[in-house]
Amino acid sequence: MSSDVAHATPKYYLLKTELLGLMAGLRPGTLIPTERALAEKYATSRTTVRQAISELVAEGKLGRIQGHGTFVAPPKVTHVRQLTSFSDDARAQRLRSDSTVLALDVMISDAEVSAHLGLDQGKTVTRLERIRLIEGEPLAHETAWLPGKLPRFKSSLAKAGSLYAVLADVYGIRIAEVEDTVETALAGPEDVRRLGIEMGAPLLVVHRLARDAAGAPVEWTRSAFRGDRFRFVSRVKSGN
Amino acid sequence: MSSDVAHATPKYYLLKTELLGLMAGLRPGTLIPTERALAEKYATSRTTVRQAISELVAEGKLGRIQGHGTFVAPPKVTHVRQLTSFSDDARAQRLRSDSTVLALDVMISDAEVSAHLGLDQGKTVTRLERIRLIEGEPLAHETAWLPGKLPRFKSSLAKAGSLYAVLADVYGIRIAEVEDTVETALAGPEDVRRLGIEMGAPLLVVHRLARDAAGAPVEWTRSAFRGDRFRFVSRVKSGN
DNA sequence: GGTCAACATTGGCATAGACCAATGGTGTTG
DNA sequence: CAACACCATTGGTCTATGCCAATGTTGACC
Repeated sequence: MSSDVAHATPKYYLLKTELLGLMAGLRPGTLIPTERALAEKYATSRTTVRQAISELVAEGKLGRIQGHGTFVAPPKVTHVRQLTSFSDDARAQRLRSDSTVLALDVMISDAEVSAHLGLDQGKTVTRLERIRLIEGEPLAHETAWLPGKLPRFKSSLAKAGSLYAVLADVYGIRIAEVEDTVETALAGPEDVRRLGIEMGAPLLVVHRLARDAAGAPVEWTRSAFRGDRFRFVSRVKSGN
Repeated sequence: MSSDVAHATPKYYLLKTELLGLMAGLRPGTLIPTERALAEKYATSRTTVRQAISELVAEGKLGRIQGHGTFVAPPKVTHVRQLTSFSDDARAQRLRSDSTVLALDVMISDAEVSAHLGLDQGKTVTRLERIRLIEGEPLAHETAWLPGKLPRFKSSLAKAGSLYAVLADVYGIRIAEVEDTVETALAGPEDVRRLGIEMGAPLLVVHRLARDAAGAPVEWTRSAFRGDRFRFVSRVKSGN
């Protein structure tokens, strides 16, 4: 059942298994031999070594820094996502969360944002673009669009920290339902710059549409999570 | 803000953009030029062309068949996942779903399965391993473990088709809550064989734990979905 | 007319080598 | 002793090339 598979298994994949064995028992952060050293040790080319290492990096099992070396990666962070906000979710798991605001402005909605928020194109929307950090590490790039212009939004957000807390406490908007769409994507130059990952790294791209009790769209968000460091959990109970 | 990015953008990434332009307007299935032809046209090496194409394949924008060529891929399938079963979800979207049973047996639970189902190790569990098809196309490999041994399970499943329908109608077990864990992974030789995808293709690996109204684990499932063809949607209403 | 063998085409894997870019250490210098 | 220039090391990108494996077509043969 598996011998014909073994026959067809390419060399770089065998090397991947070899490296996993080599990594076993090493603590996260430990440097493994250089690409050139591995190529010589396993009598192969650096190209083949790099293909093996690249996949292990994409899987979150190795990390690498140009000029420094390749090292065993820390385990994935599991993030429980419910009706709540990023910061609440993190706090519930005793994880230190933080966020950097890249942009907070009022703009005219484009076709995509309009469609999701159920607005006519050209309406005013508030945009909030942030980097999400867990334990000090950049984990996601997130852009949220909210219908209309929210008075004193910036100062409220600065004080409360959490978007959902501001919506509830300052504007009386309560999220009653969310719809998350999850898909895979590969990191481009923008993602590389913002998240400090490498080109082509797998991402979990989540689009969230949140509605209030009346079913009116309250928020539409695009989040790009690092697929190599992140695990997404959602709980659903009966009654939906 | 973006000029320094452009400066650092590697050639294979520029080529990716170039290919996206070339693909625009082409119908799914249309062959694009061969790797060797593209290498010559854009005055680069085949290696670089392959790196660009490989990422587009991983993103689900291109597909390729050895000995045949590289073609524009069909759009992703959106799959809504709720408390319901795979077949119910698909039917709700007017998609033709099907599944192939690879294994259906009774076995002794290992450490991992025991832990998730809340059993002592070495207990009897029923295993159901299937390939899930949408519109005739393999979309996921799925293995479900259920506690104990279910009488007349095979014939019931053959008749009903849906696992959840069998649980409800034959055994009176109603799923009250599910917890899904989503993460990215890369396809290995097994996945390649079972799903007809290529080595290193991104996967969405979902672990689902389903419980009944009393909170007792009813089913633990590992599903590997093709990340290039699949989009995962979950809806959550308030009250959770 | 159908069957099968041979062959050209196309993607898949791997090699060897070159140069660039980031990092970190070394040693000089103020 | 601190700051800085230099340099070796290491990963990042790219080239050029060869052979293998799957596919599909062509043409010989029955």
